[in-house]
Amino acid sequence: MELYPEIKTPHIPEIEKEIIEFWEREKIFERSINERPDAPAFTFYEGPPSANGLPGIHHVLSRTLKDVFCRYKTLQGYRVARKAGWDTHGLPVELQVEKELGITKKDVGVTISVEEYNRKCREAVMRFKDVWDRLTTRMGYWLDLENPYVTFENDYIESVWHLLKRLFDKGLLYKGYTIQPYSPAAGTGLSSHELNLPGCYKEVKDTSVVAQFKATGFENTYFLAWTTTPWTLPANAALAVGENIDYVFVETYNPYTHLRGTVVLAQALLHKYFPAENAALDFDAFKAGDKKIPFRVLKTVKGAELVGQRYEQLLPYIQPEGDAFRVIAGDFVSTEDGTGIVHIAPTFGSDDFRVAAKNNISAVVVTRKLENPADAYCAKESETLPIVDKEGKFVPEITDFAGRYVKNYTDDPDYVPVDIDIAVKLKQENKAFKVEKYEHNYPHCWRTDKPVLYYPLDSWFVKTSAYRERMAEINKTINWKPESTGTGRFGNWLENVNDWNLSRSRYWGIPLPIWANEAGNKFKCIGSVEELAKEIEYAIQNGVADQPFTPEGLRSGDFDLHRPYIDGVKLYDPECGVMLRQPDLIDVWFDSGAMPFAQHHYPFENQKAFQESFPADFIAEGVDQTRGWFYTLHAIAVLLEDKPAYKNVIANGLVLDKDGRKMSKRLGNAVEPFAVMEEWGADVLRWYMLENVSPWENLRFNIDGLVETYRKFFVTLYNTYGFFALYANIDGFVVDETNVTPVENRPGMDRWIVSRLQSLITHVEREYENYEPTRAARAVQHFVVEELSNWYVRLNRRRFWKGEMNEDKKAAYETLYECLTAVVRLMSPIAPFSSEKIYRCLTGPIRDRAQTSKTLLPADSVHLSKFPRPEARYIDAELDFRMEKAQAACSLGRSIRRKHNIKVRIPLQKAMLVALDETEANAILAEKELIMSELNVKSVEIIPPHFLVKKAKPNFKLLGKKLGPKMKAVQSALENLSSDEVAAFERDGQITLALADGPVTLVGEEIELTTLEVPGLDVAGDGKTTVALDIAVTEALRLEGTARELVNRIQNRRKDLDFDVTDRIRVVLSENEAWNIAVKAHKDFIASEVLAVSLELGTVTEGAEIEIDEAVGKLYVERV
RNA sequence: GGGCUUGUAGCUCAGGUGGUUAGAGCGCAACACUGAUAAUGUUGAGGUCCAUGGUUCGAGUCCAUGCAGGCCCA
Repeated sequence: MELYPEIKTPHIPEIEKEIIEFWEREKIFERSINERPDAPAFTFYEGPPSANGLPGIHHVLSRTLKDVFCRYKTLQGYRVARKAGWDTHGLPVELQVEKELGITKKDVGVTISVEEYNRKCREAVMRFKDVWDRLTTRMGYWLDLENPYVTFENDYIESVWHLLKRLFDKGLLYKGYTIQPYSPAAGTGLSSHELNLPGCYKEVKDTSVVAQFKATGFENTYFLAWTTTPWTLPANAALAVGENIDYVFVETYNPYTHLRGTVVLAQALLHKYFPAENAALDFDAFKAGDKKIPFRVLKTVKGAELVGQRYEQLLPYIQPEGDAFRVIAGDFVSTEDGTGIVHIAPTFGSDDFRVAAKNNISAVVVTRKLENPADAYCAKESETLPIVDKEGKFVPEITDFAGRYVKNYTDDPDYVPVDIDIAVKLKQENKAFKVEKYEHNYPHCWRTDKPVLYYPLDSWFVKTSAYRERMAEINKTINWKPESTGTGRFGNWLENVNDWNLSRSRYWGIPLPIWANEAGNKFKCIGSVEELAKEIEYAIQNGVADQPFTPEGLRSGDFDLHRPYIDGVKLYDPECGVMLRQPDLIDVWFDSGAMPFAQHHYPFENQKAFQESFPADFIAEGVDQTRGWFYTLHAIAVLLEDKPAYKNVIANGLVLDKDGRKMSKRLGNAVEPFAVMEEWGADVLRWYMLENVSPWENLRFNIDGLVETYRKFFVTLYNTYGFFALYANIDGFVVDETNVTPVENRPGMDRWIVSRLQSLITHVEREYENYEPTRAARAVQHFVVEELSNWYVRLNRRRFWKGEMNEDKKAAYETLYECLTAVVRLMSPIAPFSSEKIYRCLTGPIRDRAQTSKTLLPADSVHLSKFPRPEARYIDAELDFRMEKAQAACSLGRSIRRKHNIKVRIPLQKAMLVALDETEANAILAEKELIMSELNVKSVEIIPPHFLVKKAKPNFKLLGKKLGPKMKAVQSALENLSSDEVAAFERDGQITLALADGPVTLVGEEIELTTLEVPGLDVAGDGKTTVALDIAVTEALRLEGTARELVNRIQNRRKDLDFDVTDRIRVVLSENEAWNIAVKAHKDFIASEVLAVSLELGTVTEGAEIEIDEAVGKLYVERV
């Protein structure tokens, strides 16, 4: 009867599919949560992916991590609910839709209605949901996919509104006009954490210009100011200098126009533009085209003296209304690069904006009548705009460059950088002093890959800066893995955090629930659908009709809170009359950061569920989320709840290709997760990714390494199970929990592996608790491969296959069974499929009984079982030491055999082991049998210590402090001691060394006696263990060796003929003087080894060729 | 330019609080083993522990500076 299914050379993907079916059929995941309503909760938050792109291999890494700790905590008895979620709003979706429709942002509301546009977005966003769900299922990531939270649903939006309203009521939402990163290609401002997304900063080459601004207070004199954005020069309104910086007036020629004049720049930067040797040149000898331009420093002044000087507008396209074109003081001015004079364009830089406002400098702007008042932030007729419009084009007033993009925003292949044309114009007009290419890092929009502009925008902000310290303080209570991400990357960022810009001027997202009066100075924030209904009711009562929603409709659930509907809602205020909605959407990062609240539709429903699940015990995402989701969760939680949002967090690293390069579609080095799982299995992938490097390090994904994991770990594990199954089936072994051999009554080998197992359980539990999955995986793998398989099973094979069932055999089965059932539970969080498979195979025969008697392993699934409890009383340090000693002895003994070329099949007379004391001697003798069989020797003897030659070494740790500089002299003195002197020390326990600078007395443990030799014997040692072998091969030993060779050949033949392990055979062997005597002498031995009923020497006509030490013959084997 | 991080064998990685001869697996080579065989054992080759300075009797380990890679920011 097959109690335990046999699994030959496991094809893991097939097994996994069978397990997935089993889980679904038996609802194992649901049961792991629902069957323990009273268990303590362990809360996990799923960071919502966006389903409008395909999942990659890096998603498998972070999702494996998430899964591991949820499964682990489940084994520890916790109730681990985990809700899936979808991030559905935002720019990626909008851009994808625009691309598919072949439109841009400015077409929305023109060629396509907002309604239609948003419907397309809603469709597009879940496009790959199926693929994501398939990945989740296939990789064994347990998550409640049936009831996910979805950020575009009304309930979710309502919860977000509630949070916004709470912020508003606390005075933490405000409207401001600032210079912000803005993406013309995407048509929206970007938050600072969006600029922190990977790959945003790129090395680019721009045209930089040192422009000449003609001073009005000096004769023929120009201020030099440097910029890497020449397109901002038409907006120049001021020049900034450092008050304490020294500036020089330099007479020279312009390199382009060759006109003579005086230029002003920082003294520290003089020689960047004027090589010192040119000071000697003759002014009169200069002619146009000369490479070397003469110069002469006329005077030096402090920056403070320049403040207040005026200059002519550089590019006078537009006249500002107020005062401009002055030299002002700026604290940010340095002499690191440029000229020490900074060009100020108030509309295109945040420093510029600030310093201009402070000095009452007017910006260069144009005024426009508003065509579409709905696009304004409040009802008004006109607005001022910078000289570049929101698409990134110069306004018509900049006549020479009107309509030209300041950067290549449209992927036009013929795009000519406007910067270059501006530079040319400046050169011609004697307004440029130097033009060159300049390479620098510049931020780019994360979706469009286009350079960002700094641009003036009206926006709503969350006043996160007010909570800087509190956020940093609360962050200290969070357990970060790795710690440095929490203290460094995240902690440093919190300490310098700026206000969070919430506004996005797009269409597909959560609308900002704020309404404003016409003057734009009174606001109302709506915090729920019911509140909205009431306000609409109130507005209608006051004559504000024409509403997109009716109060009844809102209360019955028939509505959509998105644009464009919400835009039409008009509220009423008794003092200011009609209020219109602020047209902004909110930053999508707020959506996901709100998920602890909004996933439960808190506070409108599930108040208890929220309370119980906040803050989360654990979250995990990629390190790129540090300033993304990790931050937004933290900010919202601290501002509103004064608590962390999560207690433990793993920030995992990147998945790179095998050469350490980033994976990308362009390089073609991306690894397709489904393909890997189809070929090798999800378990192998999961195990490989976690076992290889700690998750927070970057993983170099190498398929060879993954294959190694399969062969090394998984095949070994399945083989070990297979070995158990093979013999347990033959013997009909079923563990009987009422009659298990007590561990203390089992043989040493069993007690040893049980002892190792207890240490393993303790170790693995500790590592999981510390969120160190890599250490846990490595510990399990080492135990399975080295200790269980290569040592315990290999050495105990005979106990399983020899003879009838007896106490010893039973103990062996029980021991191996215990090890396997424990191992599968330890590894199940990481490798949920194979552990399940083996668990089910092992526990199948006892499950019914176990469930009735509620004893040993009743669970239907390894994931419903309990994490093993370590039994400290079975940990036996002495036994561990004994086995370590024996392993070392066997290893060393084999190296001696190898040195003398004596095969292990030939028995040797004796092995001799050095024992330093009685404990060691006992340890060796206890494993005598093992050493004898492993080394194939007839006896094991102890060499007493007095036979040894010892060497003395200082104990550096002890003596270092005591001796200090004398250390070296003592070391060499000890090395030169004669063996008699060492022996004397051993006897007396002390020794006095005569050193050059006086005698030194050393006692006891200050000297270590180590290296050992045994005079007259061939020994091998590793420093701790020393072994000698008697290498004389006598005739009798040689015959035994030959007999073993024959056993080997006959066994091979049996196998070739596909005989069953238990088949009895008849053997005939051709005569040969190389083995005739051996056969006669060891007939019984050979016959019993190969299960032969007869063994004869004779003539063999049909049979297999065999060869032993160059003697050839024939072998006939048949089944009886 | 700043923050964080990594640099140890051809490859992937270990190496608490400094202690002498720096380890493992894979790969490579040779030999062996064989009722677990897509295994296993033994041996070997393979290292200026990124560099330079410093602290120390002693540095892969601590400090400083630099170089190179990665991530995040200005």
